[in-house]
Amino acid sequence: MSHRPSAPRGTHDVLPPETRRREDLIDTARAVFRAYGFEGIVTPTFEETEVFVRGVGTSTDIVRKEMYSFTDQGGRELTLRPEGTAPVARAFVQHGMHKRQLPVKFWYLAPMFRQEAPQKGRFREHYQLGVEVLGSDSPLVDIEVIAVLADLYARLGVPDIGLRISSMGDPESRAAHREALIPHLERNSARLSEDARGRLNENPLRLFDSKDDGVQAVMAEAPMLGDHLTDEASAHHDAVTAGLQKLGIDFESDPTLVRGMDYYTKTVFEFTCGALGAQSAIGGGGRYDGLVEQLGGPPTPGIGFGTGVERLMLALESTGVEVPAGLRCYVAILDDDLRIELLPLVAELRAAGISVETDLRGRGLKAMMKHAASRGAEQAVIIGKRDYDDGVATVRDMQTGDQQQVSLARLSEVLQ
RNA sequence: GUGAACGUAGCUCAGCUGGUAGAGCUCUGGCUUGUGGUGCCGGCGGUCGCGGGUUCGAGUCCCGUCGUUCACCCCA
Repeated sequence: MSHRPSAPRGTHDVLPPETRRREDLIDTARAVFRAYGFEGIVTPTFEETEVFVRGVGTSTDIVRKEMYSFTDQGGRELTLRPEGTAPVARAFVQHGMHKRQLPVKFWYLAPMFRQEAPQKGRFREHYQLGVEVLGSDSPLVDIEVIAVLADLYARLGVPDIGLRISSMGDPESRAAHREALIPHLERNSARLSEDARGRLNENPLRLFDSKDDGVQAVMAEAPMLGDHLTDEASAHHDAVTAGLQKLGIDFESDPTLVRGMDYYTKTVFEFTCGALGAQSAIGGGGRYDGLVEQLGGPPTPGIGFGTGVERLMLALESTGVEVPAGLRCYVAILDDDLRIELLPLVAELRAAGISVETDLRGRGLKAMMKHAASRGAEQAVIIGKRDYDDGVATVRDMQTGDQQQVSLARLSEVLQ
C-alpha cells in the first residue's frame, strides 16, 4: 500500500463529471475571447530559465523560490512555465511579430507550475486562461482587456465578483516615488516587522499589501505612488477608468494594489471572488510596457491577464449549476451476434450527430438499462432478435417510460 | 518555507476511558425467462495514510514521515 503512487503534492486529477463542467467552462471562455477577436497561441510548457529570470524579475517570489527548474541532458537550464506572459513576449520577439499589424491579440489556456505551499485554490500545477495584447499603448487596450475578463465572469455566472484597479506608473513615476518612500520607511523602520525590513530596499511597494498591523500603520502614512505619477501615466489611468465607467464595469481604485511580477507598468488590476476564501484572487493582470524590450525585442507595449481555471471551478461550485448529460441515446443490443451485426447502425447514428453509447461488457438488458439511466441517456434503443427479425427497434423515452416501435431504416431520423 | 488541525472501505462517516473493524451511498447479483429510476434480500470491497515506539495486546497512546485543510506568505 505504501508504494501505491499518488498524484504529487499540490497536483490533482480531474475526473468526470468534473471534467464536463471544466470543458464547458473552457468552451465558454473560447467563445468570449473569439467575440473580441483574440487568436489562440500555444507556447512550450518549459522555457529557458532566462526567460523568466529576465522577464518576471529577480525580486519576485516566483523567481526566487517557486520555479521548477532543471538542467536537461544537453546542459540547458530550463524551467517549467510559472506564468503565462513572459513566454508570449518571448514568442513575440522570436518571431518578429513587431512586423505584423499591431496590436496582436492572443488568448491561451496553459498549465502553470509554482512550488508553493498547496491549500484550497492554490496548487503547484494550475491552469490559467489568459490574454495578451502587444503593440499598443492606448488606454483603449486596457479597457478592452479588463472588459473581456469582466464579460467572461458574467457569462460564466461567477458570483460575488470585485475589481480593484491601480497604476504602477512608468519607470519615471516609480523612481520619483521610491525616492520619497524609502526615506519614510527608514525613518519608521523600528515599527516594521523583521520580514518587512528585509525587503525594504528590493521591493518596498510590496509592503503596501502587508497584513501586519505595524507595517500597515507605517504604510498608511507613506507617500503614495499615485501622487508621483507623471502627467502621461496619470492621464492614461484616467482614460482607463473613464472607459470602464462608460461600459458600466464596477471597480474600486486601490492605490495599495500590488502584483507579483516586476514587469508591470501603469495599469494593474485584480478580480476577486468572495466565494473563494483566503485565496480570493480569481484573475488579474496589467500592463507591461518594458517586457518585450527586456527580452531583447524592440520597445513594444503590452497588457494581459491570467485567470485561474481551478479557482473558477471552485467559485462556480457554490452556484450549483447543473450540467445536462452529454448522452442522447443508449443502444441496448440483446443478442451477442447482433452486437457485431449492428455496428454499422450505431456508426450511422453517430455520424448523424447523435451521441450514442452501447454496452461494452456483454451484460444483460437489465444491467444495460441501469447503465443507460445512470449515464443520463434521453432514450434507450432496444434491439433483440425479435425486433431485428421484424426490422424494428424499441425506442424507450427514459423520462416518461413510453415505448414505441421504430423501423431500423428510420431510426436516426426519429432520434434527431 | 512557518504554525495549527485532521488522515478508518471508491465516497460520506461511526468506532466511549487501548482488547485485534461497522453503517449509509456507490458498484454487483436475486425477487422481475427482453427493460432503468422506488422496495426487500444477498455479494464485492479495509494489513484503520506509511514507518517506528510503549503495551500481554493499538484504529484507539507517543515519535517521525507523507498527504489534506486552515492561517501566515504569495498568487490564479
